[in-house]
Amino acid sequence: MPELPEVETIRSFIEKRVQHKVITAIDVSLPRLIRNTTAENFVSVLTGTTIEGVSRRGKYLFLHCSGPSSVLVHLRMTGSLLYEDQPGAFSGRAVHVVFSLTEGRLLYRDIRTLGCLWLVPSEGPTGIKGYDNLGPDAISPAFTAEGLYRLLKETSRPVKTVLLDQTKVAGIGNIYVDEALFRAGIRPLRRAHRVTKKEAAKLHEAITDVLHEGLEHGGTTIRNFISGNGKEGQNQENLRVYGREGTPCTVCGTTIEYVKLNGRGTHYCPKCQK
DNA sequence: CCGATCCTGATA
DNA sequence: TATCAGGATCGG
Repeated sequence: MPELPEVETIRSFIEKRVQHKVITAIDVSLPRLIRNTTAENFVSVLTGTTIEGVSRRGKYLFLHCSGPSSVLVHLRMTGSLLYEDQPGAFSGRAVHVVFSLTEGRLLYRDIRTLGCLWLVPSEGPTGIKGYDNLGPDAISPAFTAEGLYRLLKETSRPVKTVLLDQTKVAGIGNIYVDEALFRAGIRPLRRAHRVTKKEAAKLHEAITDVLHEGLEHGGTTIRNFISGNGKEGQNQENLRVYGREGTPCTVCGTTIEYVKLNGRGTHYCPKCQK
């Protein structure tokens, strides 16, 4: 579910509230979510450490703990991290891991339970392939128009497929990719190496814009996304193609089309996008 | 490259 | 009852 803007919305909310607090206890009610060690080991290694900060790369969150081990989290489709002052504010369904802090609690909630938590070294490579192999973060200075043009040039895969490849650029997901391609006037199925340098520059700007707009509006809530405080995002009001199949394009009035690409729903305007 | 897979829940 | 869903990985 969450893409870069949703994950960053969660990160900034929870970091302020969990930073410098000690983990006094951890309750894991769904052990299979801990992917690379036992729940017992996860709990014993982390209990008593202090959360020094929360960082994000792509769609991953990293809880930096004071000991040699820290926590890596991927929310996948329906995961969320929530902070509550009072026990019970979010208790109930779909809360699978609870970090009790010196003050308040950090909850991992996940309806479809596709998300994962890993116990990783606090410094250096994590050993988690998906994380260690991430491309430049899509809102960092490391992601440039020139870099985008170069990585599009090297493949004939559809441009949308490349943008969703987290090893090429990290953080873009199915909603924002369709929105960015619409703004850049490029069809999702266009072969990547057919994108011109000028179009790549426009696409880079479109990606930057849609992600920052998503952030400014607290993320996009279509179904399940809630931030660290349980609030929904507002960016769904700004979507121009995602979920709008069968309705008129806001620019030209042509009916928005829907196709499947790599199993993902794909939305575009057949007139505005070439 | 495509589809199946991990899951639950909402909607058609 | 079937299909679809913000993701990522795996095997054929």
